[in-house]
Amino acid sequence: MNKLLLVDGNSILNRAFYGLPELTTKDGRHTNAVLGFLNIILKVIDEEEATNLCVAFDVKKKNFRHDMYEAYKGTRKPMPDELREQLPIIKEVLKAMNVATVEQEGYEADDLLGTMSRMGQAQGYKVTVLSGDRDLLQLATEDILIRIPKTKAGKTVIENYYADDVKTLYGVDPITFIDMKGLMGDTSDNIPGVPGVGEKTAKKLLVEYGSLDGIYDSIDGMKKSKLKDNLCEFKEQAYLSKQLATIKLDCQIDIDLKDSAYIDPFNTTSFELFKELEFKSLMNRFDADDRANDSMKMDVVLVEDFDAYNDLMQQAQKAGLIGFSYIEAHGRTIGASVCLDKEKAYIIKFINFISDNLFAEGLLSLCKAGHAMCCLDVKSQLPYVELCEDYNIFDCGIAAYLLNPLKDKYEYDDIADTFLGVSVKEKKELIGKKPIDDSSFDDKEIMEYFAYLSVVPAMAADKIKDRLIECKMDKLYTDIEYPCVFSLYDMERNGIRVDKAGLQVYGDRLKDRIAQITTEIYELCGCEFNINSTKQLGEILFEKLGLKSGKKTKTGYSTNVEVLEKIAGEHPVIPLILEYRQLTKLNSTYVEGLSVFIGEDGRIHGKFNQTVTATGRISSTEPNLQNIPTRLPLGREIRKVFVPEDGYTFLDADYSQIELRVLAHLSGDATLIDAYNKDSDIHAITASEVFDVPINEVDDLMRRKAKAVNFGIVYGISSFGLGQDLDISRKEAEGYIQKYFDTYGKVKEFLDKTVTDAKKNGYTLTMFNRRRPIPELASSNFMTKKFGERAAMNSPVQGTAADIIKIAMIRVNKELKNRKLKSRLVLQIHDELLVETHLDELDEVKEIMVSNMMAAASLAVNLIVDIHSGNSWFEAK
DNA sequence: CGGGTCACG
DNA sequence: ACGTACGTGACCCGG
Repeated sequence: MNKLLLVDGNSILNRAFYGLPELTTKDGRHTNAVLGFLNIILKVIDEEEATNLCVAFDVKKKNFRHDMYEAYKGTRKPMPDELREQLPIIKEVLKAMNVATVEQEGYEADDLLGTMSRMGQAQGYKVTVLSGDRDLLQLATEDILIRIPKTKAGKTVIENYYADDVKTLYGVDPITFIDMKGLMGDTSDNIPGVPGVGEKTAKKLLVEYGSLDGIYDSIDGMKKSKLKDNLCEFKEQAYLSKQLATIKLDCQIDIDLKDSAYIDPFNTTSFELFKELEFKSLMNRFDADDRANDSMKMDVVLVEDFDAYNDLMQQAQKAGLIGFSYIEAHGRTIGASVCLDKEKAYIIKFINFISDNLFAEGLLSLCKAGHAMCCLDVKSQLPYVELCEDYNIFDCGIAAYLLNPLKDKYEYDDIADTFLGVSVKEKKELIGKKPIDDSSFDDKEIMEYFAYLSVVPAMAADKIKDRLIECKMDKLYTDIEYPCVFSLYDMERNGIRVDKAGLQVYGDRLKDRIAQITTEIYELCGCEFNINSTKQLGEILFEKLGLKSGKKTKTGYSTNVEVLEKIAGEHPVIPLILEYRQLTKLNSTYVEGLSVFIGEDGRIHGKFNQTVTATGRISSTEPNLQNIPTRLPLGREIRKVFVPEDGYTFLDADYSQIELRVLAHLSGDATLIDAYNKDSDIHAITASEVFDVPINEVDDLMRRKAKAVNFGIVYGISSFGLGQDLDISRKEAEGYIQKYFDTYGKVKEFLDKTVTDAKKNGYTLTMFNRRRPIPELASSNFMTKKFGERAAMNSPVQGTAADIIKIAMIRVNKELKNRKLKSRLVLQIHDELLVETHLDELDEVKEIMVSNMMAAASLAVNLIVDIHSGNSWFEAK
């Protein structure tokens, strides 16, 4: 039996649009609705094994039927531009996929679907209708299935309705469902219905009287009530509403269902279109042959004998740009990939005569000769070959990050896609679960992967360089980002010493207390449960113990500190829960979490990532060494186990309020600049201005508030956010902000201009021309756009501060190395550098740190550095 | 694997 | 009408 799937085009497209986050092609066309649409219908086609498919669209505006009721039209929200522009795209996509579509002047999609569903059934099809609109439920019969996709906990589930299911859910059969809508109305569809009648009343009436006619036949016998009055008064409106809600089943449609056969949707035309629309996830639906035609034609040569290797290295000397990458297996190298010219890759297999050392020497001599080289992630190559920042090596990954810091990765397939416009198979697809070892050189797919490692950077490097120059980021790349690679590598290699035994003792202390309070919590709550489970905790606190919940969160009660602190006095268990939270956090994240990273050398060698943040900051992982506790005394104790090696001490230097100083510079606000140059307490000065009192009369509370305002400004202030932070009314917060901007007028001008420029350009810039694209600014969603505005205000400030500390870090590290000092850089925490300093070098290193940090940038205000020494990180901070 | 929570700047 | 401060990462729970 042939199966016909009828799709409500506008409604599914609409659902997909609001269900998926913003998605655009490289040239800025929105595609989220189209992609979501395809995902939904393909899922259903697969499930239904549909043989026939037809998508119905409204012509231009929706609801011709509703135009009959002039008084109620026109309140429908206009379609956002981001969705409107996707209508022609989905139609083009469907055409390319040979999918039948129907739209007809004078009819809504609903009417076309209704009519076709009956046509289909009459012609012997098994009919399914797919729509996001519950109105369509009236089309359900014993044989015709209505399917409605729903988002449940982030996942799309599809609800199925035959006539019986409609009856089960709504208590009325599909035909009566129309009467129900006539009574209830539907504001989103401009159907008025009868005032005062909602779902429950409508259902009750229809169960009792069977239909709208039935109700009015019996109306005289009803006892007097407001409901009866309304029914009488709005009788005409009820019938009109029913008429509006009725989907037509007898439209004159010029379609032959035979033309709806679903045949060959994944063809060369749709392939090209999907490629253009960047629908990567759908590409695997096309034949491997199609994709092969599109993939990069590579020539892969295995080099495994000495003569071939020598030939290669000879040729390399005459080559233009050389792309290279080591091939590693379990932390050691088993070979290398080299590209000297376009799509030709040489895969070197390291064997006795061709050792990794020999290759490293070869690479180094090419570098030393000033040869142009490139690769994807220079830092990952450094364990195997001693490259240095003086060589002419271009890091495509770092550069691609500068051009768009919002991507989640910068691997060869992403680079190929962005800069070469070709899609190449990603690592996972080529390798899967196969291990990388000596036998990999015999595996065609793994060899393809090896080849991309050098071919993609070699082919993309010049294009990426050109883009950097176009965007005026070449200097940022050369002076900051590229040298930064080597500083981060040094830090990773240096690592930081951790007193493992000390950490254990601290952990035991925590665990004792945790065990103690766990018992107490169980006793106070009268039962045992998992305190870590917010779900269980919420039920115990707010249901069993009946405490006031601050509701919140989509999954249940919120139990965060803010909520708990508000009710801390209400029940003795609350303070214990807060303490439990604090202790278990310290134990699991810091004691247990850190100890697994302590290496055989007694040090933690964390990773410092350069291509993660949107603003240009460094991120730290495995473990995160940038969020070691400091704010609370107990947590801060952990810093006592971060210790220097014998004969060394720590020097910790941090910038004083670098972000506010950057703001003073960028805005050029004379009042703020003067305040800083007077070298006084900026929060007190702000308080004095905002609260209009002499500086010596500023009290602690005023200072605290002013400090919050200063922070708020840097974060892209909102009165709500500030109010939240200070626990004051939105109105009061508004007043502070107003006063702040009255005082520092240029700051307001700067923030406004930043947002305006960002809206115009699509990105913000730091002092060193680092870009941060903010696509949210183009959103039609209010919240999303507001978020974009705050991000726009924050990015130049946070970003410029990030640039400055990078410069300082590079210079300090370089100076330590140039002077051949034993002291070494071990951590960077956004505005802070930690150097493990040899006791003999203390004064010299202190001078190096302070002078380089202060001189890293020349601003309208001084950069102030606080520096301390100590025999642990705890002491030095 | 996403959401909630919490550690840092 | 919308429902928040900016930037990160790790751990835990529960589907």
